[in-house]
Amino acid sequence: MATAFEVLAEPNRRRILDLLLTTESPVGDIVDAMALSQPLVSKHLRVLREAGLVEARVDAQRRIYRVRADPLRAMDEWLQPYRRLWAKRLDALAEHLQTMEDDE
Amino acid sequence: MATAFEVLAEPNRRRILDLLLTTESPVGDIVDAMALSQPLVSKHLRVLREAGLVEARVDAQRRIYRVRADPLRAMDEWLQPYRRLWAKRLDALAEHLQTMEDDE
DNA sequence: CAGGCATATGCATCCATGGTTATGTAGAGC
DNA sequence: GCTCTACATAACCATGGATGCATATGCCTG
Repeated sequence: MATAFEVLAEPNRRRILDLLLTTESPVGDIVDAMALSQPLVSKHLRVLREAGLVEARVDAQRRIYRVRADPLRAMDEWLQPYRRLWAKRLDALAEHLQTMEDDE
Repeated sequence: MATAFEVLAEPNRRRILDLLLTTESPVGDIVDAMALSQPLVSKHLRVLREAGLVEARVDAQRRIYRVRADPLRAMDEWLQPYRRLWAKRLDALAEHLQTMEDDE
């Protein structure tokens, strides 16, 4: 199964997730917001679903999609050690700028 | 320019970054660790470089690469609102564990 | 010159994305 | 029961891009 990294490399899928972050919504609303064909949106939703990033609830003829953030935790954990790096860089910002000046 | 999302969709590039997280290193070391051809590694390094995720320092005939985490901040910020979603679940879990303790 | 690396070229392959069209299916409403 | 809505899915096509391989070359520096 695809990792969150691979699935979210696609800008449209990130947009879909961002949409669902505000409100859970049926496929039709997503289609309207994305300006993509319904089959294509369903295709993206399927990829997101199979990666566990969204889940669907049945409401009459509609499927209401909402975010499932669990797979993002793996991404977050991968990110963890790097987070310290930019924290360090903030501390050394003045020094870094000085170095850049010296390079010129 | 490619976003960190797109660049890091590639497993080998994530591995390279993880390697450089431990120690900055010349290309040769990366080639050995990755079991990929030198041109291919250089190609990946170029993609990482153009995304600002690594930077090279010249040391004699060698180029020492190291991580630059700055572009990961954008990824981290995108992740931010989703973090609360699993935080909610964590809160629920903590509460649950507390309940279990209380039961003892 | 030899070592270390970037870059180019050419090639094969595969996958992803997008489009369209059609069909299946489940429920809503008449 | 019939039709409409909402969606999933399939099948096709076209295209672009990514990855990998191999080979060659250029460049810089010890």
